Amino acid sequence: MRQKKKSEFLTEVELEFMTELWAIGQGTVRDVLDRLAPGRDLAYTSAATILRIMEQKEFVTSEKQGKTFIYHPALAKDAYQSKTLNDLSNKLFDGTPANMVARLVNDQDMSEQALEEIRALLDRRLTENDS
Amino acid sequence: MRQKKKSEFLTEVELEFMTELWAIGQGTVRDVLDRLAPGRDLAYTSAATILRIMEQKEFVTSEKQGKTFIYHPALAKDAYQSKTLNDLSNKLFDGTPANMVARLVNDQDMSEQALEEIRALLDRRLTENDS
DNA sequence: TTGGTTGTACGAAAGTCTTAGTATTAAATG
DNA sequence: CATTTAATACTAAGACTTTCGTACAACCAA
Repeated sequence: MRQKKKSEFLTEVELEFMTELWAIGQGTVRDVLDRLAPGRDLAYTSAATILRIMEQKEFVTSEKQGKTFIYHPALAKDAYQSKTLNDLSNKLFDGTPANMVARLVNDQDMSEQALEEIRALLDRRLTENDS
Repeated sequence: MRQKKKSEFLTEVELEFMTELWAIGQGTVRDVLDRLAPGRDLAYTSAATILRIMEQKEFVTSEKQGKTFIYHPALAKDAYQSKTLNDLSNKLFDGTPANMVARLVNDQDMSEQALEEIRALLDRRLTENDS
């Protein structure tokens, strides 16, 4: 017997849509569709289907205004970022987030300023814990 | 006309397999199968199929020894980690890897030691650049 | 030699994902 | 009111993923 699976993660296209919803806070099918990348040529009905499925999966909620649905993220971007990083850390970095940071800091070309900001963040974090 | 897609990313199960290949350097179907998590109950033929597909996708190469294939990763773990982080940064962190580190440092319950290691890493990185 | 063991090759079933068409309903406009 | 417009509901096709069974070949032991 096959499990329901119910992955708590967004698929590729769902993330694309959710990113726009996060950006605008809420929106209709039309709103989201209009914000997709220029080259992206997606039928209106496809977009509607995707949002309907996202509601089934409880990634968004909807509220009807007149005959139109307005969709809201049911999950904050922050929270989803954390969940995703946690998953990635477990699956590809031996469950050690520090490994992830190491790889990031070594590979991505982060500006010196970005690096310093992060260090400041760490300092703050470490002194908090010392209290 | 549909594109070939050829996603350069491993699927869930492929990552599971690749993780073991990375750990042991190389191995047969049996080697990998034996290393999977205890609860994981996968038929030998399934494992063989997965590795064969991974070879088609060029994630691994194989070399025949007697009647048995020995599989080798065609992609270093480091490189795959980088690729994955880069992709995630673009899709979920506005293309700003520093956002990713910030979220990690704020959310995950990293030990104080881990945090200090990361700070040390940053210090090293920053002084390098100063030279 | 003959049968059991171990391996590869192939095919297929079931599930999910992505996309879009058709049908229907509601709103707006002349 | 009649017709065009815009939205939702449903269905389905095609691709990919995951899993395993069947068929077949090679090897080894009694």
